[in-house]
Amino acid sequence: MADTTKVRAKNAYHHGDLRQQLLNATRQLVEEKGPDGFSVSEACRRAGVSTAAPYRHFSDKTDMIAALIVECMKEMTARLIEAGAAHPFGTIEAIAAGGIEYVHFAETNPAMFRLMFSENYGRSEIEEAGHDCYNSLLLQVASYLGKNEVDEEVLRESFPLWTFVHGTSFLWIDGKADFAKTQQSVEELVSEATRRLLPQRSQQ
Amino acid sequence: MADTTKVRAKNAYHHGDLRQQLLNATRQLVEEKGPDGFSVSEACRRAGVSTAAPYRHFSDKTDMIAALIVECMKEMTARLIEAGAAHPFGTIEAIAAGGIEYVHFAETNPAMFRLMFSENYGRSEIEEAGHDCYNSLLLQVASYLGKNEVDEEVLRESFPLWTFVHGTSFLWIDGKADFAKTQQSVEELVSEATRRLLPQRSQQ
DNA sequence: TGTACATCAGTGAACGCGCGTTCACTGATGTAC
DNA sequence: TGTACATCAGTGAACGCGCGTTCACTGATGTAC
Repeated sequence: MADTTKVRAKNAYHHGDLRQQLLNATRQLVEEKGPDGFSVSEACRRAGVSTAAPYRHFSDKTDMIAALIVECMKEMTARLIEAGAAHPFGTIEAIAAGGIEYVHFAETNPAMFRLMFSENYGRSEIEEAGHDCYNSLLLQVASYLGKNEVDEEVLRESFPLWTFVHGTSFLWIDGKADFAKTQQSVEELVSEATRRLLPQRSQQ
Repeated sequence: MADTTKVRAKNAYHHGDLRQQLLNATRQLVEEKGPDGFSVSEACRRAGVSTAAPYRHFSDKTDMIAALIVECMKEMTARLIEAGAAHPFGTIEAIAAGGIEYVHFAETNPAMFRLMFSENYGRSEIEEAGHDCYNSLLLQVASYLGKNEVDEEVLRESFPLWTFVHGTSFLWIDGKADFAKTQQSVEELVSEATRRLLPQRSQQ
């Protein structure tokens, strides 16, 4: 009994997890109210904490969003790598699977996806997280092209693939796919485009 | 003299152009401060008018942005058609030229471009303007495929092209092209992708 | 093990700010006779 | 052409609101002796 009370008190006061809880609340808020529907005050209300509390963990509002963006970027990277890993490394299937997962992430977190690509506030952490993410594609494409390093050709062949799934993501979450009356699924669309965009490989 | 004063007075009071001036001010504001940096108050300040004035022309803030989005959509459509018209109708060159112009529009009006594709507030006018725009591509692709109507195949072959230039636009205005270290120009990127994405045509 | 004290992570009240919108108003314009 | 009047398109003051941030504070925790 005494113990339980102690733990509760601990949780309520120095719960040590407020930073993460604020990020969670913010993320929830963003998804509910759109990329700009977020406010520090509302996030505090959701986390059950005074509006001054976040300033123990973040220097200001921008710092809070930036931290959230980095978190999502890392989550996305992990998902892309995992999706690609379901197929032999460096195959069209692996590359397409990453692209499909990219669109799925956007579908699942539309407002966060927009936020991630709206501004990076000049934050190097966000840029780094972005590079890590893109790198998962570059390595697959390098392997597909039979190279063991990322050279100019790898960069040139990879960018259109990114561009394509990025555009698909935005149009998809905008509801423009219905708009365009395409009957295809994301899977078909991305697989087919990946096949067409990549140069033929002489020998499988 | 008396005349000049009269004209000035007329301009200052019932100038009959306030609606357009407010849209211009808003557009300027959006480009300066980002898709959400816009406020009715600031637009009024720029147009040299009281904050109550807009309510003679728009029912509310949303109505104002929606009108602006429609205006930009139409401008974009005109530009795409014009760009395509520099080449024989229904050729890869015409299609690519439209795509390149799409990216150029985004480059020139990055914040408006984001706004145009962020939400349509359930406005049918915006959706219609969007359809008109997309239609300029559909007609070119139909012609490329040797058809005189927009059927399922035309839709299927067009959507990836839109997707691609849409993604290119976003990555470009995000500065992600430098990020991806591609040396290619928009022109090269879009032309090459258009060629790869479209099915080969048996006979020119 | 017990005590003193520094530090840490919250509270809650307050602030100034710019916003969207409303209101009663007023002066200019267009129209009917 | 002149006059009376309805309408139109503005003004400017005011409102309530939620926001981001600061402040002095307080209670819980960890540590040294």
